[in-house]
Amino acid sequence: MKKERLFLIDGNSYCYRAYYAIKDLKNSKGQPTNAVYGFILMLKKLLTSEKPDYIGITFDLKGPTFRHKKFKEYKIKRKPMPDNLVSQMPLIKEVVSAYNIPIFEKEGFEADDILATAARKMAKEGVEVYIVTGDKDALQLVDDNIKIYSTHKEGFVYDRDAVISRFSGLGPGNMADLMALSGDASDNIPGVRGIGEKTAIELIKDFKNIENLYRNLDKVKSEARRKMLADQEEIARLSKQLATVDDSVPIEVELGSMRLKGPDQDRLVRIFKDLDFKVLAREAAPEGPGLRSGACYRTISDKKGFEGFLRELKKQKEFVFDFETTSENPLDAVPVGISFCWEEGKAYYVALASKAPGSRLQAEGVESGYAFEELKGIMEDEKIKKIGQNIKYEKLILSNQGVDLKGIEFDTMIASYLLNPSKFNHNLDDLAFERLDHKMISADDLLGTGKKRVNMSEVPLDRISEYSCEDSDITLRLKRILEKDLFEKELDRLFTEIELPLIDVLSDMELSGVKIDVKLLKDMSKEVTRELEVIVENIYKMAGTKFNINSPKQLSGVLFEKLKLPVVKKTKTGFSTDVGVLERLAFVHPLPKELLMYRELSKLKSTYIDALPELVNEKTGRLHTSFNQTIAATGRLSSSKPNLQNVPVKTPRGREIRKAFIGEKGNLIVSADYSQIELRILTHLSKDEELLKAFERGLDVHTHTASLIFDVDEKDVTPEQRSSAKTVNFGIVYGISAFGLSRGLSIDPASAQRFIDSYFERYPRVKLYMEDTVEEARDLGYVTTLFNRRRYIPEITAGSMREQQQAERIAINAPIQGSAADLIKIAMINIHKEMAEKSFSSKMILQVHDELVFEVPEKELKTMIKMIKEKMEGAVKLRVPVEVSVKSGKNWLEAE
DNA sequence: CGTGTCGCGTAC
DNA sequence: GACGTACGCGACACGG
Repeated sequence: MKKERLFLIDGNSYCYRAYYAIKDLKNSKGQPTNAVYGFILMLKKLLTSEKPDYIGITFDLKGPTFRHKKFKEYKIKRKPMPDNLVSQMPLIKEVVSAYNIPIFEKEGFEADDILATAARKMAKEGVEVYIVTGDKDALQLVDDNIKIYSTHKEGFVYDRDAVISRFSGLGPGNMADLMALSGDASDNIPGVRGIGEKTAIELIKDFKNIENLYRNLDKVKSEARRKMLADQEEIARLSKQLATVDDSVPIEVELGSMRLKGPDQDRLVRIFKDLDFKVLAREAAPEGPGLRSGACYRTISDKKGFEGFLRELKKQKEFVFDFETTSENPLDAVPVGISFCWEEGKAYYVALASKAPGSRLQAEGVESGYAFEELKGIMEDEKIKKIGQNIKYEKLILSNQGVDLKGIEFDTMIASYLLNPSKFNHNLDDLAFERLDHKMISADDLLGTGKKRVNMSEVPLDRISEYSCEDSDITLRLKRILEKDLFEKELDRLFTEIELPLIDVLSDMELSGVKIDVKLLKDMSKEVTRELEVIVENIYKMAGTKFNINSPKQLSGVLFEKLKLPVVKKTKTGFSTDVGVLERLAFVHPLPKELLMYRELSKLKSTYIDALPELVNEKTGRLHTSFNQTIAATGRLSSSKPNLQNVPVKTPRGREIRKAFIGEKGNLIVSADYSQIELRILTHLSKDEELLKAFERGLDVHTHTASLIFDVDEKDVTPEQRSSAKTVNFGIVYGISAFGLSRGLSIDPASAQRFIDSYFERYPRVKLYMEDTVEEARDLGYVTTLFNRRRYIPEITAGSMREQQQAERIAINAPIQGSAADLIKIAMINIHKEMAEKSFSSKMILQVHDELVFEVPEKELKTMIKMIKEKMEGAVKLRVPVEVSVKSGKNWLEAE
């Protein structure tokens, strides 16, 4: 029978390795977690690949050992453990303990010696001992029952033969003498300077050990070598003492205690969550139904059952519902089923069916058209409150079925976002695990992944029912928790008065979409293709070779190696070839200019001209973006698929694309944008007299700033001065730094600093406001907007110097950008409401942070322009006037 | 062949 | 290493 195996881990060796293997990892509170993470990965790997029968870990405790005393005598300094590793040691031990692995440590004794003691004791008890370490000195312990499992060589096992072959014939018994001569940097053993491993091996082969060597020093042939040995005899003898492990540490080691048992799962999950190790936490959590056990989920798949269900549903004042559909894109989605929940642990799944030929729905279920007819009254009843996770999606699905969802009372995704807008995502899965310790059935399990992934309509009824009911059930449970949190953090008004009403606005905007002149874009594409062909040929000619111009790597090769142009800037992975670099290189070579033209045109082509027509919806013939309400950390919206918030405007060629954004026949495009909204908000927040004055008098704020910082009359401000002042004004809003401004203005940081100084001298309250905001962020850990939107910035106290500075800029920018977002959201809600009340045919179609775009029938133009301006300017009363300019035209370009 | 990261560029 | 916030393209490296 095979011997059972004991793995004894050199904890400190493991920690160091983990610490250096993984860079820059910290949790949301700013604690470094790289070593803990690496340690866990290594431990897990060992457990799964080796499946030990027994396991134990040793650690060094701080405090002097006999080696320390020796070191002190010889003034050999041991490098202290890095602070960022020291702080992680307790966490690592906590993890080990949660794994139910015994820790061996003893003050005054090193891990090496404890390992030696434990290994030899346990070997006698008849187990095969593996010492897991990267340290060489453990090799001396190798014998028939003790082996070294090297972390250095990724699991390589040193038995006696391996040692002998590695050290050209020397065995474990020679290791201390070997190290005494050749030294070992990682173990901090000095050795004899001038003697390396090769020489040391020779010497030990000849003389066996250093005691014998020194007795017979005259027999060493090389004179130089003899001298070195003689001069450093003391060091050599000390090194041997240091390299010899002590196997008589008075420590209790008992085999039984090391028998591997499973971890304490709950404790492990708690620790992992705390460290933000999401994947590890999920893995560690117990499998099984969790909250579903004891839950009662029912499937409704016939008319009779549905009627009974409806009678119950109609009695409810509020409920959660959730669609299962065939697509994530609501405009293409066919509803497959709906789950409902109004009592925790109890949910219903209504399977939808269709007998229509060509339908993707299964035959079993409630006829889809009939179901929506019956549900319409409930869904459109404002007094019956609806709860959901990303309920905008359900609203869009319903809208496709001719149902206008009303009475939205809660959205768990948005609630989670308001509670921490910096959080990476607000998925139901993650919320459930974080807030309820519950592992949801994963969509990947349900649908499969990759090529084998199937559609919701292909999932067996019992499985989709349980999956969907769980979603609704969990959503309801989360709602109860999140609403409490919102209230406690005074986010409830922002939630109910701004974010929830905005759902209706955004879903209408997404449904409307925007009409695109596809023909115009196709023609542009042909034209641009022709131009690009010419440019590409020119580039190849100038470069003297064909290459992939889109590849920064290949381009670097051409520019900096083939043509030997000067390197201006580096990136993490090589030489930068960005606009700034190419513009500078254009002075010394004609190729960069051609590259700039190539870049501009190919960007326009790939990102807009060719991409936009692809996304035009077949049914509506229009382009429907998604407005994401829970992405931007400041409270802004974002737009995706496609992103219509970054359509070019700055360059003439780019602007052309806006010509393709048109209205239906008889409709105009109206664009309304806030003038200097962020600077006005800064003025409002800071109450700076000079800025207040400038806005009250209706001055051009950039010109005014220029006159102040350049100390000239406003009428004498040159365009260059105004432009510089504009850059400074932008910089201020972004949380200015001399470095950043210097780049923006292409000047040196010292001159940029002088601009900043004179800016603050002229606008002293702005400076004060910034200082106060940063201080508040340090005190509270977060900053807020006009409407109490929060952004947490833990790095402002926990981060490194660089991170703290970054955090300060975030602290300054977030309230300004975020308040502007609050403001335009309010305007959107008010305009939307007015359009509904007055039955306008006009549609709000786009939002671009400080701009709203509408499609307006000609006959509504005048009233709409007036209304839009009023509502936008009047959204919030600030200490400064709010100005909006409204323009109209056949297309977005004309309306700019 | 799909997925994640990087460099880059577009907007406000 | 770079003044804030986003999204998305093409290239490329990586892991099956």
